[in-house]
Amino acid sequence: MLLRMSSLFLRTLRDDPADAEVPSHKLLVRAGYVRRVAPGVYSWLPLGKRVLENVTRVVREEMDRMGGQEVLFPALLPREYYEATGRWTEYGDTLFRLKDRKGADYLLGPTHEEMFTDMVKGEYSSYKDYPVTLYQIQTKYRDEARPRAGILRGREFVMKDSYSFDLDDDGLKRSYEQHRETYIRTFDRLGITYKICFATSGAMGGSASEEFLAPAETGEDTFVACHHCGYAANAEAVTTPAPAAVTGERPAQRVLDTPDTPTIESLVSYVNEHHGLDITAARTLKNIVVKVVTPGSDKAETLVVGVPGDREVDFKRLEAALAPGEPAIFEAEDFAKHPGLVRGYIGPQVLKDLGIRYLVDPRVVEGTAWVTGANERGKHAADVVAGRDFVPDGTIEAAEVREGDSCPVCGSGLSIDRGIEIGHIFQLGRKYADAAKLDALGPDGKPIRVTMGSYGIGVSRAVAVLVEQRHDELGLVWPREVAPADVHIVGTGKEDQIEVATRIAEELDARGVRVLLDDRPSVSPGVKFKDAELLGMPTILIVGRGLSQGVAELRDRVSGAKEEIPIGEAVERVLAACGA
RNA sequence: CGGGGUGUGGCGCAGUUUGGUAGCGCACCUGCUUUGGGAGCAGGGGGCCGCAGGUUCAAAUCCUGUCACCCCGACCA
Repeated sequence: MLLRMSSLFLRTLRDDPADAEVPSHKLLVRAGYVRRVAPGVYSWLPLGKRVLENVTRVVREEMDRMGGQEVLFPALLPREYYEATGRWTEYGDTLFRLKDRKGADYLLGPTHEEMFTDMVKGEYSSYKDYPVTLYQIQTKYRDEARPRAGILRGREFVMKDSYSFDLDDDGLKRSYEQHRETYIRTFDRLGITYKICFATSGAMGGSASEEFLAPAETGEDTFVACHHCGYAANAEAVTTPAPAAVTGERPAQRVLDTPDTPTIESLVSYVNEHHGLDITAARTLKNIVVKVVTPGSDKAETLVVGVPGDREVDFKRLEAALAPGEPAIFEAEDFAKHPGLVRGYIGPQVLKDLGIRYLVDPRVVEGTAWVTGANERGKHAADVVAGRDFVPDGTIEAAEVREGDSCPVCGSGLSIDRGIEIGHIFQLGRKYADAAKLDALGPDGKPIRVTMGSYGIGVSRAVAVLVEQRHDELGLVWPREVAPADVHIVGTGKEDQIEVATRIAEELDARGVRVLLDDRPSVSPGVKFKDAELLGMPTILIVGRGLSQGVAELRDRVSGAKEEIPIGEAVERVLAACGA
């Protein structure tokens, strides 16, 4: 392959685009890899298209190696498939909907569980046919509330999604493990660094679930990792180790006057100053009220969540914990309807009588004593003991996670980082098989309900993630496997230099090296160097002023190392650099 | 949906306060010079100033409305 920049459809930009915030967005646009067409919708130009194609190729090869079989569904789908599972309505505004000329409803597929399930149901009917794994690499459409960060989170994106169909739970587990191994191989080949994190399965239902998160400052997900035992989890899925129950006599609870202390800080300083206590916020029990709506029902349940006062409630964790229920903030008008709940002074002592469900942080174990609201304006209660003065209805993971929190496995301190979700594997179970009545006829003539796994890789997102993880101040830096070319050969200025550069390029091309050749006439060397750095090929060969002394310059884009080499050895040296 | 901001050649921006008929850098075209770090000189092409209405002799600029987009939070590969 030999791409000549004299004719390559490419224009690099000197300035960052004004609407770009994250490095991948800025650089991919500046380097002429992508162009924006609409919010969250991008075109791929020749170099970008090659990277996307390379990522796709790696994903496909690894899926095939695993034994997955590739299919392709339409992106344009009729409503009926999504009616059966209720997602036509459940998916909400995120679904791109459209009508055909007859007024029939269609959608642009955001994901294809229904299609895969239906296809298998249509073709297979015997237990002898299973297990089977199908996948596709498809353009998906989600009308995100807020697309952002360029390619990282678009409304149109390329995703590999696969589904395993098994007859029993052990089979599903095997399929899941196979995918896990395949994802490890895939991301290793792509050169993406990642962390496999326990995850919540969210709205999809199902049980075991892990996310492949690529650590990046610009990531939208927060995950914790334990450097002692290797535990890693999405912040939403982190479990809090419960301390041992406290036994022994505790003084009876007592009510304290605490005028004008609606916040935890004001409460702590007031009781320490005026009531002779010596507590920190961690000894207070903060109770927040939410209303929870379960999809399909329009009635909202009032729920109180208790967390140690030194921690905020993490709304994402709360949502994950309550899924599929959807929590909403308890507004002033809601408080008006519940006179028993005194805003700022809520305590759990009365919730049972009010008939309100009460869930607490796992740290609130039996026997622990708390300073909490007394359900009366300006009053708090001290020595309120869990299990004695109130009995929670259960625990909930809603408190924020902090750097240094205890690892649920080994107890060491956890670290916290940001990451980008590039892959998600999970055991779906029988939700979609149930909806589609997907059965296999067993050896005994009885139907067996099939169990499914669902697995995704963000293919176009992986391109952006590679940039997030590997760029430098000069521009893009591609790993060889996905780079648009192995080597960027720069012929500076003078005709004979370009001529020699071209000859070397042609020879490398003949020997199977993918070459990008800067043979543009009358473009100054500075511009060519800047472009070579911006475009990010892993190896750069410069045929320039050294030519008269018979030398060229070989550069490594990653390390920045430069070396003068005899021009006669250029071909072999590039081949060696490319690992050929 | 809540908050903040911006709409002016392909890209990045100034001009708007105080109305006078549109400018700068990059990119592009022509010529000459230059050729190892985003070259120089000269000449040139390209803009319904987001859209609609209004005020005015005159609107990018003032008024009203509207649309779009971007950024920060709630959702996801």
